Amino acid sequence: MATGRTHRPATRSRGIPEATVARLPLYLRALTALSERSVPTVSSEELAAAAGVNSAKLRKDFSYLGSYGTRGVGYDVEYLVYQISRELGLTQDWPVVIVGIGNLGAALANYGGFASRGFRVAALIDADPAMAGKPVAGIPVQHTDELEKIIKDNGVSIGVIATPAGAAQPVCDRLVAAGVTSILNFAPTVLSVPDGVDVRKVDLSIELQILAFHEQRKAGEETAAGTGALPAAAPRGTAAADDSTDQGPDGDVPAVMPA
Amino acid sequence: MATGRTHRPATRSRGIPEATVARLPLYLRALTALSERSVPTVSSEELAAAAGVNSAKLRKDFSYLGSYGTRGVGYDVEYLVYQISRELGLTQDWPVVIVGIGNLGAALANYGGFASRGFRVAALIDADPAMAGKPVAGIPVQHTDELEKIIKDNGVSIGVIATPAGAAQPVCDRLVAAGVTSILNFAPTVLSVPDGVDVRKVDLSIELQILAFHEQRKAGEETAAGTGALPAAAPRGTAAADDSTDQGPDGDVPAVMPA
DNA sequence: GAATGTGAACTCGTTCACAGCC
DNA sequence: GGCTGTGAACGAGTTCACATTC
Repeated sequence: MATGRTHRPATRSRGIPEATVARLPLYLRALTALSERSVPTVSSEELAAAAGVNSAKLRKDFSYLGSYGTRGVGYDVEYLVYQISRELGLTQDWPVVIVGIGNLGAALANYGGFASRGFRVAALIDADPAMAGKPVAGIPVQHTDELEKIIKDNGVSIGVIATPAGAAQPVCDRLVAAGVTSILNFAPTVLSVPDGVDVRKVDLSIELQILAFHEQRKAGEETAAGTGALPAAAPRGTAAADDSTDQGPDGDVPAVMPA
Repeated sequence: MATGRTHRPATRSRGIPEATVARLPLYLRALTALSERSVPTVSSEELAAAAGVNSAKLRKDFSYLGSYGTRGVGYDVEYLVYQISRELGLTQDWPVVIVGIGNLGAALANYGGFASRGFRVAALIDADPAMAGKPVAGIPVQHTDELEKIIKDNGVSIGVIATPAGAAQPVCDRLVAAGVTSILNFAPTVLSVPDGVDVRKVDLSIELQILAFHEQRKAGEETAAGTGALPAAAPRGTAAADDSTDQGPDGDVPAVMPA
């Protein structure tokens, strides 16, 4: 997905593959759980199972970070938690703003997984004046007018967009203009941003559509399947399928589009 | 010298690459927008721009579906909308249940992107008896006890899990036992499912962590941990942890523990 | 002339298998 | 003996570039 033109030689610094980066949070979560149970060490095999990947991949991933394991023994849980956290930048505190406090925005504001990992919801922003001042997840909602000031006062570099599709691009533009350089977009629309700004998107309906595709496949080889017709017919056979891409949680991230 | 685990004869001719499947919904959305504006045809170039991919990739993707374009002209919008919808299985009606009607579950229930694409929320299910009967998005919440009955009566094959992490696996097991074969998991946990069941996961905090990784990288690139010369992007907490060295923290691990 | 469709080259990611160390 | 770390083989996905068709 070429980030713009030939700007950066890409792999310049210590290039950790993007696929590996996307799995680090997964490992971190599994490790955190082990840490809470005071497990001192894990083998790649055990940790891989807990994270839902295979062990060769995990070892390869860790090898990009350095040699943090001990042969014959495994990995020290606490140490690895720290190393991965540091690599991901979670030893810092990241102030985040959420724009668009509808159902989804509120869900995000309440989501515990943020605070526990170095993210701090610095502000909630909504365009509806009626929302202003109302507390959501204990944080008073502020009006969009304040957006630029909030970003600057709090040194916010990460913004979350949970607005309706139509509002997303303008909001995005304002966030970027105010200094935000990373955006997590929940609105079902393609955002365009200048070079140097990262966008990740999460699209709820896309995920369902991908499931539907596979579900349809499973439902049997309905050859014709033509124009219309086909009454939804509860497909619940045990079509044990051949098409196993491994099992379980495929290491597939919901699409990235750095721009 | 067989490699050992040859499951199936390479790729079936019908096999559409997973990466392509993941982009079809993107194309579909762009096409739907064009369709609403009554645009009759698009070139791969235009459509690619609207979907946020490059045109070579788009053409390659479409080539897996068949030859639906016209050289020298482009693609017929309506026709392509139909073909992609059919390929994704969206010409059918997919009843879906959402389990866990907290903030997120409610957001999902209200999300318009589902209904508009062949997904119908057949039921909302929650473990809290106090929720039972309360309407969310116009649909009365039902108690978990009813889960199996609901799945069977409605022929549901796709389930959405929006419960807390601890409840996810048991709910998953029940869904699968009742006949669900595709699961969209929002709970921050790895689900294990039998062969033949697809799981996709959406993890909000993982996405943020990936952004943090890149954000940290940007900050280290510009200034060498200098005088906070960054635009507005200077995160809190002093950039002590630059990735220049990976010296062992020998004992004092700055635990980044969740609450 | 214009734009699709696609082999071929290339890049990225995964898996294998085993050397190296505890 | 057990487990990590990693080069090498393999496979998936992307990009190139051009023959092909309208």
